[in-house]
Amino acid sequence: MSDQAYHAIRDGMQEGLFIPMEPLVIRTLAANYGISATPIREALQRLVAERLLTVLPNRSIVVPRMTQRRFRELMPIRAALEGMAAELAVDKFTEDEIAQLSELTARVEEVAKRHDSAGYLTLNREFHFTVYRRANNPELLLLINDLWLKVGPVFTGLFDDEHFKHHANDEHRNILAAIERRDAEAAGRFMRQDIDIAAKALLPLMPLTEGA
Amino acid sequence: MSDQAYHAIRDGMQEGLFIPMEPLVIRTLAANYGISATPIREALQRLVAERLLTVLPNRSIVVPRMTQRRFRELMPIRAALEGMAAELAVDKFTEDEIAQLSELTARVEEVAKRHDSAGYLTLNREFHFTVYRRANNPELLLLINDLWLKVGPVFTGLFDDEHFKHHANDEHRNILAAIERRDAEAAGRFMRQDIDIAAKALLPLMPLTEGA
DNA sequence: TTGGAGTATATGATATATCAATTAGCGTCA
DNA sequence: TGACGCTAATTGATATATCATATACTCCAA
Repeated sequence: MSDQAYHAIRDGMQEGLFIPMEPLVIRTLAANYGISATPIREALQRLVAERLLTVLPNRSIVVPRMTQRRFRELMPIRAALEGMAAELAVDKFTEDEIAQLSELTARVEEVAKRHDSAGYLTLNREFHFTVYRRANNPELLLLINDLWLKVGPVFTGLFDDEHFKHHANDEHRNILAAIERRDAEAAGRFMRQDIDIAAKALLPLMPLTEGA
Repeated sequence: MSDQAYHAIRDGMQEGLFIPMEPLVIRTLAANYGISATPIREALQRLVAERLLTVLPNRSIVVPRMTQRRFRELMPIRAALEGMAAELAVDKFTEDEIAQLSELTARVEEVAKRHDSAGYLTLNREFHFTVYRRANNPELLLLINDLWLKVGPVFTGLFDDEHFKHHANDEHRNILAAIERRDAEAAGRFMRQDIDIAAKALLPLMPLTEGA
């Protein structure tokens, strides 16, 4: 029950169903999901523990609005961890898996050309996590997933950026090529570049700090 | 209430009060702490969400035994994040703060010479977090703290290693010196070395995997 | 008009009862 | 002796009631 509530609320957050900084009211959510307050409360507390939700001083629980300040804190972390995952993954890809990644990259190219934002987000995530999974470090994968849950909701703005929309698959191609030639250093570098470029596209969409 | 339970249980874990893989029974803990089951359950769920506790298939909640496998997954993460924190911190230390870090390093030296394991663990943590805090990236600090909570219980074995006990403060001195001469690259490198050396001392103390 | 006091209402936190699932213990049989 | 079935006890999960805290609203005085 509380697992179901957890996943429903978390997925709703990723889809932007909850307005940042507006309280999530336990009794309302319980009524909406047709269960008692207890598993709702537990699901919310769990999301708070994961730092996906924030408790305000008046005890209300909100989806935190992503700020440039916080985003700038998270980016070097992502670059470090996801860059490292790409490096670790390179030698672990089989030829079959590389072929699959190549096919996936081509699909990303298609949705990117069409400026299909939703399709891009889905396949972008699939591309990245295919690489990170191959690093074969479950703890690292969990951490990276945590980070994506935190920044995920702002990704929807990627195609608002003129530069990004025309270069949305460039780094993926570079990462793929580095993996093909087993160049771990380059794979890590292009992964970090991908994160950096996306960050530049996204930052203007956010308030500077929480007061803004 | 549930905050108090949370901190009591979490601190108890760091002190080794709970036997790895033995169930934490909600009703028993509630009786011990003199409160009802609800905040205990919430505290446990919170610690599960933070991956400090594990839910087994039979629904019981346990302190996971640290294994070499998991530890080896966590170490490169720590090296990447804590190394980066050290690099970021270097230019941010004031002269006063460097003097204080130098004094702290001298205190670590004293407890290390005496092979005072408990004293060392306290001051070692203080040394590390003084540096990481100075990186001025709250998200990074939270993540590093998460990692320390996960590996913290096995640190108690550091002085079991003959090599480590005689070199326990070497890297701290190197890190301090790098900070003094504002050499970010070296600070990061010595921080990673510190983590690597400690890992080598600790790994033999753990079972290989969960079944062992 | 603004600020303060008092009351009602809403909301989070906790206690308790009950339900759901798992384990322990016992007896029987091959 | 080991496996199976049954029942009782234990333990986690959920519902509901109640308590504690915060907010909204109204009224009155300066």
